[in-house]
Amino acid sequence: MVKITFPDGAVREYAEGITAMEIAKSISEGLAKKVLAASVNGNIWDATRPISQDSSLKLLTWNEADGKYAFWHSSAHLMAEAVEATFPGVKFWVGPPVEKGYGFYYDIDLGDHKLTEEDLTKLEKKMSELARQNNPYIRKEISKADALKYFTEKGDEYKLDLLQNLEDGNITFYTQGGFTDLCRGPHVPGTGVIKAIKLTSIAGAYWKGDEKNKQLTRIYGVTFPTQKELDEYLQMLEEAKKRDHRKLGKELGIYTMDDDVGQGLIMWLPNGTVVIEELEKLAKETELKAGYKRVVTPHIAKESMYLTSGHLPYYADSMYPPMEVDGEKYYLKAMNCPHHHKIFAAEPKSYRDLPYRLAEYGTVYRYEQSGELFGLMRVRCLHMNDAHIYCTREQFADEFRAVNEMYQKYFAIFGIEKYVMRLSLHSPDKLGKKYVNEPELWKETEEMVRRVLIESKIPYVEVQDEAAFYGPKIDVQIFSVIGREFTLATNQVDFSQGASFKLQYTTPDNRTETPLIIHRAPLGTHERFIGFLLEHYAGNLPLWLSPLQVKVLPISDKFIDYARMVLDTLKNADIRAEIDDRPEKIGRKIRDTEMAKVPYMLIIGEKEVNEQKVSVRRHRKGDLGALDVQVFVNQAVAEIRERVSG
RNA sequence: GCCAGUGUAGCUCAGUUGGCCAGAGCAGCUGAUUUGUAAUCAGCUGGUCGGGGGUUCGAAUCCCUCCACUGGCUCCA
Repeated sequence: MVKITFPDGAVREYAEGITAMEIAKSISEGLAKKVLAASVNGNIWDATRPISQDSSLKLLTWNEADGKYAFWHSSAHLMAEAVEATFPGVKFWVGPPVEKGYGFYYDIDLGDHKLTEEDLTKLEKKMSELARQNNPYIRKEISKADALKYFTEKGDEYKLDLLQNLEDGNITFYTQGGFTDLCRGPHVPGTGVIKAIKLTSIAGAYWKGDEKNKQLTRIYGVTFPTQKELDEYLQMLEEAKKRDHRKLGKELGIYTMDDDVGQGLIMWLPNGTVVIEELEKLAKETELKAGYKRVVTPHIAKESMYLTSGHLPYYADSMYPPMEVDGEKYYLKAMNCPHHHKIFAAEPKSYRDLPYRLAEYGTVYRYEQSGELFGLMRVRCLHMNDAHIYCTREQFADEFRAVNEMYQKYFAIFGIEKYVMRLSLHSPDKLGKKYVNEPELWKETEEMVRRVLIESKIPYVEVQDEAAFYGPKIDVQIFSVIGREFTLATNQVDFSQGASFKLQYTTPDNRTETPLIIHRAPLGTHERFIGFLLEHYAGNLPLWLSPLQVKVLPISDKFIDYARMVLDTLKNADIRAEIDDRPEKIGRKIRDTEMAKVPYMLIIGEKEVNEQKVSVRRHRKGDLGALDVQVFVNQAVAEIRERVSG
């Protein structure tokens, strides 16, 4: 007998070799139908796998993330079965659930066959057919020799490659219907639970994620236990598209692009420019208070500077090719730091000048691969909320902490809550290649940064091999509405460029030292930040950021004179306001203004003129009643000044 | 850069077994309407069907090529 402990603490005894599925059935048939997998002593298992010792047990259904994981993992096998049945002789790499998000994929070598959209429809049908057969997923432990034999006979070199890294005695096969795969599982009990199937896209994916390798065909799909859930999922995708920054950016007149201008080159329209200027105002106010000095630097520089900075060997692929002028090569700048270092070096510095903080909304150009460009989030000309802080080792922790506090302050203003702080570390095996070869400095500065994060009690995750070439960094990761991850903001340590540029300051005991440098961009770039904000606010920008803040809506032209007076009052209070003097009905004017997402509407008719008031309507909230003009102006000005969010 | 898909008016989209001057709604313009919290009515304007080349008596529709965008891969603020 084995003792099974349930999540509620109850303990029951069962015959040795009982399965989670049998236990579920003993509780209720209804429950058993929902069980997808089981957590046995914290390990995720097949519900049909025998339990041979005392265990804690949690039954996993669609409601648990691990249940979904098994469901989609099994769906990938089902898709593979359909692919193999349809295109015999294909070879399989791996087919996991999508890491963050919904569904699964499988990377497949289809030989000469080019997969089309029609094939997807065919495969969906085949999958449904196989699912209806409700074939069990059968787990089998297999020796490495037998596994090698199986895939050698099948001629699947990808699976043989996988097997090489696996230890004998630790290898399992799963078979459902006519398809057998090397897999550690777990899987759902049978294909019958997969009721709703949608294959979503075809993509190329380099084998092992290395662009030097062959590109396999990746098929993405998503499945659900019911058609209703699939429909809801597709509906959700439609909703997400509505708040895509590319759609909103067009609708709200934020930015445009043009074939003649070039890929990834954003032109900010008047509305977008207002948002930019408000963000810069915020940055300038904040940085002034924090002791930064502002500078302006050119957009190009000679090759020699980027050789000094060390960017050219590490970063050349991401820079526009140089132009030749007077026999010299000039590069469009891809970063502002070298220019700032030159400003630091322009005059001798003493320890009394430190920390020396230089800020610039710098325009930089990056030659991103064409396939990587994405709306405002990934572009080739960007405007960075950049600054460089030159400080002593003793000052470093305080400076780094102050930058983190600046982030927190900004994020509070924008109501940004969903993000991941990532401590990005180097990878020791890439020293001298991707990272400057200073093992000791890496160790020291990574520890410094980690300590600041711990002391500040900021939750974070550590990630290897994501550092800048000159030092570790903290990245703020956010997700676009379609689920793509981006670094919104960054705070970087640089222990390398100070020496490269021979930057020095005089110490109190009259020696010379090289400063540490902090690169920071808490508001990231205008492009990515505004792209993010549009999605974050679903286009409903807070009053202070709104290109048009107030629209005055006279009910008929009898009241236009008074409405124009109100408009002047608003403008004199530095409120961005317009009047809708078209001969339209008020319902129409309100509708148009609501759709333009203008925060406030002031409606003016006979009553308002007589009482010298305005009727206030708030976007998405409706009628707020009548107010004295001056009272409204005072409220609006306060809302703008305090940068009230939402 | 690679794999796949898409590209028709300012916007959203019809039009593909190749065939009369390429359509609709919204927007815009003109006129009428003078209006109380999400669409007043009528008329009109507007398109090298992404660019170029080819097949054909005839191409938005078929083929080639280039460009851009979209979904991924690689890469990154």
